[in-house]
Amino acid sequence: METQLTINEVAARTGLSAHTLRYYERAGLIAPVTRAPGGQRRYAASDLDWIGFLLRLRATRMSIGQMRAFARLRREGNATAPERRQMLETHLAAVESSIELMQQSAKALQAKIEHYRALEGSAQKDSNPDEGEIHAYKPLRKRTRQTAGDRR
Amino acid sequence: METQLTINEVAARTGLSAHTLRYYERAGLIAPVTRAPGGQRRYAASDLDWIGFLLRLRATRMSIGQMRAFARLRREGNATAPERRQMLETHLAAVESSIELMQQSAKALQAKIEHYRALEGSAQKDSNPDEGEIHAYKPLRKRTRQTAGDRR
DNA sequence: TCTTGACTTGGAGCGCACTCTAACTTGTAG
DNA sequence: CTACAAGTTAGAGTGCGCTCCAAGTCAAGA
Repeated sequence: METQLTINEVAARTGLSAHTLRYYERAGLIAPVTRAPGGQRRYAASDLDWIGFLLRLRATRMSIGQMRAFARLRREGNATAPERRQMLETHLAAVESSIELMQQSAKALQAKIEHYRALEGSAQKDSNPDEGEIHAYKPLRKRTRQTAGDRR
Repeated sequence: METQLTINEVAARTGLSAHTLRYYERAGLIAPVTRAPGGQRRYAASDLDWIGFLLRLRATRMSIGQMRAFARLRREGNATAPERRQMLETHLAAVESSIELMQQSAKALQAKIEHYRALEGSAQKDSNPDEGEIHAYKPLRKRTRQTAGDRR
């Protein structure tokens, strides 16, 4: 009944590499996994659940350091639940504002795309300030070592 | 009329450091900025617009490499507009799916927080599998160099 | 003239999150 | 017994996006 997956099976299921799974364990994100007689890791279903949760944290860009802190609290037992909740709340607030920023930026990109579409629709014009201005850019000269003298 | 800002003024307005502004120029994200007689950078309003756009790309996690490619196309003139539009469309699609993933994950975190709240509401119980399981973790032993022999 | 402060450069260094290497052990099949 | 696949470890290496440093230039003020 204990599912007992090998590291490569877990890798396949989670999308993490075996390397990364070992790294997460070393880093303290995953508690030492039970071993087969030969020393090989055998992951239980509960390990998979936890890894799934870590993947949520990663998807929301929580740092390894913070995940480690969270994992440590979890290992310390239920008494730390309030602290963990606090961590998640703080993190979630950051995530939500980051999502909002991304959405605003995505909207701006969408507008820019529309702008390009309009531009293409009306044949090619030769002078268009586009974003900011293009016109007068020199060919991006290679910045030829010089210390004032030929400069001013 | 040309606004002519110094690097530190631009840093203040954009939130980037002067270091980073120079780095972006070296990296080809920003075309060589016009210089005051002494060699100091003087940014025009159009530079600020472009930097603003770069910040949108950064906020949506476009890599420096891709931004450089986009900036290069832009310097090549209006003929590259379709290619740039294509880049933005591809990027935007990735951004939107990444936003969706973040939202799903945020929702899962929110659920976890509710779970903690419920848990706290009902005093402290001593056995709760929480996420995955806690129970049988050993004190995270220090993994004492050994090559089979004391192992099996 | 001397100092101060804001800038310049090339290049080194840093923190993060992996990613890989080398050498080794173990279990299974032929 | 041999060969091979699949795992193990400590530690080195990588790519990214900055971030900082040392040494120098320049303009303005005392």
